[in-house]
Amino acid sequence: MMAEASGGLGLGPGLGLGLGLRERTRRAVRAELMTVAMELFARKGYDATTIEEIAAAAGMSRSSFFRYFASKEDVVLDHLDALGESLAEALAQRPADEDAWTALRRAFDVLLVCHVRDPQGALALRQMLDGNPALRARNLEKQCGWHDRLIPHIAARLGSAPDPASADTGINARPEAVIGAALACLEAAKRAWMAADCRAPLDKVLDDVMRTVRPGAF
Amino acid sequence: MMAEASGGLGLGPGLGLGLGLRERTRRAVRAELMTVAMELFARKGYDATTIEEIAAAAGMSRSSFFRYFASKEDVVLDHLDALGESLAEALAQRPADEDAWTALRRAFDVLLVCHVRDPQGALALRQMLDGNPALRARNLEKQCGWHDRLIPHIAARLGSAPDPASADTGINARPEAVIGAALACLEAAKRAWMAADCRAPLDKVLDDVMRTVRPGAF
DNA sequence: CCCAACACGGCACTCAGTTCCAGATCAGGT
DNA sequence: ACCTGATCTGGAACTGAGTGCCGTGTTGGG
Repeated sequence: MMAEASGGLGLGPGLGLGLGLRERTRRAVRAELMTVAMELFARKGYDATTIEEIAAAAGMSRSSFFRYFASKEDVVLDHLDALGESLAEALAQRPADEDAWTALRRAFDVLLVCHVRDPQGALALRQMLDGNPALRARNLEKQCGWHDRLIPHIAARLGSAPDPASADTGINARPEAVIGAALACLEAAKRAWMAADCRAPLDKVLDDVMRTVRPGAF
Repeated sequence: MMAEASGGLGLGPGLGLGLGLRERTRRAVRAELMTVAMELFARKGYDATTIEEIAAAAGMSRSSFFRYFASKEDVVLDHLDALGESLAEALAQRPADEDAWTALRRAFDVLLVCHVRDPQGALALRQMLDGNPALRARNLEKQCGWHDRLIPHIAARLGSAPDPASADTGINARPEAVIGAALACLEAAKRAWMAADCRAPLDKVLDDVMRTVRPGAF
């Protein structure tokens, strides 16, 4: 029974590098679980798919599922953390003399490639997210997590602005606001792109939107 | 037992106007339920408070609770719908010649009064929201609901912009992006204000932030 | 080669949320 | 004053998410 659990996962040898075997298999199981779950979600819908079914389809018990994901939502949203990480990284590697707004726009390119590479998949994922209130909400929350990781980079680019309100309180909300505005542009572009069935190139829509909203201070 | 349920609510006569008695009591029960729940949440924490306890404290059964609120989260977040409504209303009543950004800033005043009137309460609510991931997520989602209700007003103010991307696809993401940016400013200001223990006047922080992020197009 | 660390299944539990039911209540018209 | 249908009520039974625990089997790595 145990042999079936690990054997059914079909994890090939030769993948993974410096990490111990234990960690490697762990990641492989996670990936397998995500794949299987996504298939079920696509076929039956998110709500109609139980964790029991996902676990069974992956050849493991319900208990074990929770050793890999803390919640059902995480199976869908986990990869967003990695996306946020790469976004922060992309932003960090923009030239130092670039203004904050342009740097953000260019960093967003990292996210756009997913939509360009697999528009149908991105669309399907998006529709699934929109279909479930809790899922949609958590998705938004994850994006706010991106927010926080970008703050230091943007704060550095904005310089120590002469903020009248911050002078006496230490408050500086500007970086957060700029990032939030940029993310709002990204979100608006994605929604519009989706509403139009991916007809227009997403990067062009984003370009237009961010040109319109670009803060006058830059 | 039944008499106890309705009698324990302490709803006095003379409140409510054109609505039928049925609807009046319904609203009173909802309000009572919210008050009682908030007290329990403040005392024991959101997660540690069960629906059973809330219902009992309000003199009714668990079943009846669900006739007034679809979920535990709604007890906390329900009032946000009303807030969004008043925000849209405030925006609609701004002078027609005012630019979109300024109109949004002024409309936000409707929301700020809550924080000015009861900073401690707003702070406590905020901290409770931040303490629970699901709650925080749903809160964000509600604010996105505001988003949609503001779109028509802002679209009108922006005018039929010559959007190169919209020419061939009908896409116009600009209003959404502008609203999103403004809401991001509001959020950033609130967070900064909270992080600083309400030391700086919130409206001043918001003024500064929205001046910084104000799109150059206006 | 061994053993501590880990993964596993299974069980029992709490709680949110849904769906039924039968009985009590009440507004409004006769 | 008395129906009557709509509405509200508590209660019971159910599903599914998420948690905690335990005994057992497996294996990576020293």
